[in-house]
Amino acid sequence: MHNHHSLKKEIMRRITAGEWAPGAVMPSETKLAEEYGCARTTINRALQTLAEDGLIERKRRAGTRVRELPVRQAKFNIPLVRREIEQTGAVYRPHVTLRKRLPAPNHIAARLHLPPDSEVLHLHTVHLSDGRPLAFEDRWINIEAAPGILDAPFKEISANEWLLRQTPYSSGSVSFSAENANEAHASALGVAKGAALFTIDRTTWLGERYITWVKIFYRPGYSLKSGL
Amino acid sequence: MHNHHSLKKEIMRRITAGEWAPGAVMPSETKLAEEYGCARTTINRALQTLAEDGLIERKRRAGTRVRELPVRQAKFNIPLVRREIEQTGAVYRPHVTLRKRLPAPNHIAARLHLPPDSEVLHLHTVHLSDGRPLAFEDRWINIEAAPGILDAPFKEISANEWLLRQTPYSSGSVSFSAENANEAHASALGVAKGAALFTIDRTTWLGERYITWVKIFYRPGYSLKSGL
DNA sequence: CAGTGGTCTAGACCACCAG
DNA sequence: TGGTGGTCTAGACCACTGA
Repeated sequence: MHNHHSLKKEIMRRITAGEWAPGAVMPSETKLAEEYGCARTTINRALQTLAEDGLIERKRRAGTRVRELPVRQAKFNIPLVRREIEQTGAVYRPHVTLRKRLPAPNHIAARLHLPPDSEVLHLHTVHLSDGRPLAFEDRWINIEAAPGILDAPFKEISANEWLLRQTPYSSGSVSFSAENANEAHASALGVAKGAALFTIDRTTWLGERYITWVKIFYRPGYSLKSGL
Repeated sequence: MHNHHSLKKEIMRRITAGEWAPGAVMPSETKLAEEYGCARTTINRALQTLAEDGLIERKRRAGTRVRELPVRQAKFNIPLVRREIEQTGAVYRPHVTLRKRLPAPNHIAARLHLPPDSEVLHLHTVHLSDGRPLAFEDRWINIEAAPGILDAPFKEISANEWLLRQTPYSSGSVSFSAENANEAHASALGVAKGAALFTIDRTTWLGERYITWVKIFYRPGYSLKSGL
């Protein structure tokens, strides 16, 4: 019982058992280390992960407190559509229905922080699972940030995956939402107009340079799961 | 430059700069420690957080590798509706439109792992932001797991918050989805039937005991944001 | 079986900040 | 200003597993 994983569990048990009231100060690292007969470093490690998990709050000098209302967090793996599909045992195929090089419309230039009329690549892709559409993707790519994209075939790998391979370690922002299918979505996905589609909206950049903005519309019934 | 935060950044820089190809083995902890002139422990800490972030993959004996396709993760704070609303400066009020104690229907008993016909509390709540509906909540509560719930007023705090205060340190599972508004949703939220609603579906338990299952339907236009 | 990462320890110094 | 958490160090042992 002297490794930080089991100590974490043990301390979590004491918290959930109500040993320290929400908002109350817990014993200091030094005291817990004495109590468990281990090094302070080990306690420190356990408490740090508990703090990351949102169960406790720590401040120098003020000590460690049990959070009044623990922060509820969920970690999601932002899905790579190909993987999602192949994990079900189905065959993945991307089907590009639009591929157009054009000067960026204003709303796209703004999103990608580009000067007006920079060239972008606009793509529509339907992601097929055993030939059946799972998701429709509307993507805008900053050509300057990914020049090779113009020659990519997208027969087996999608634009997303192509970009991921080119600039694997970019950062981004994500948001989830719901939208009614318009004509285009409906025909791409083979569903009725107005159907509720789960959407993932994502902007990606590397350093100062914006790479792509994409919105993915999932077939009705899709859900994204996570642990809490 | 000898603390694990800056070391993490520095190593991340080298990864994103392409110093080690995706899939390639990175130098061992010992070598990096020599190179940076610090203790192996410090390098270890930095690499462990990089592994948590999904940028690298580590195996004993096999060493540390740069991930081919980094895992894209997003951490979301599962919103407490009251906080969401109050953060916008609006006044929060929950409005309970249904509150019924009954034997659990089969699909609820199954979800909450209850013996058939256990008593549950069924609640419908509309979450109001300055009097305007933001979300509709359909909740089932295992009465045995939260007996005091029967007397709770829910005038100012919602059932969710009440439960959170009673059993703050429970765990759970979450999933996100989209649904078309049915009659009930539509009238509760004051939107057209068929509107696309973003939904959060959550099951909560403490140890072996299931506490509640809830589904929240957000007004059209709502989106849940996160960093990547 | 040898080298990797995982972890613990004891001691140390420091930054912070409530009393 | 003293006690808290944050971190580093050097050394140690262990678990795992690929060559």
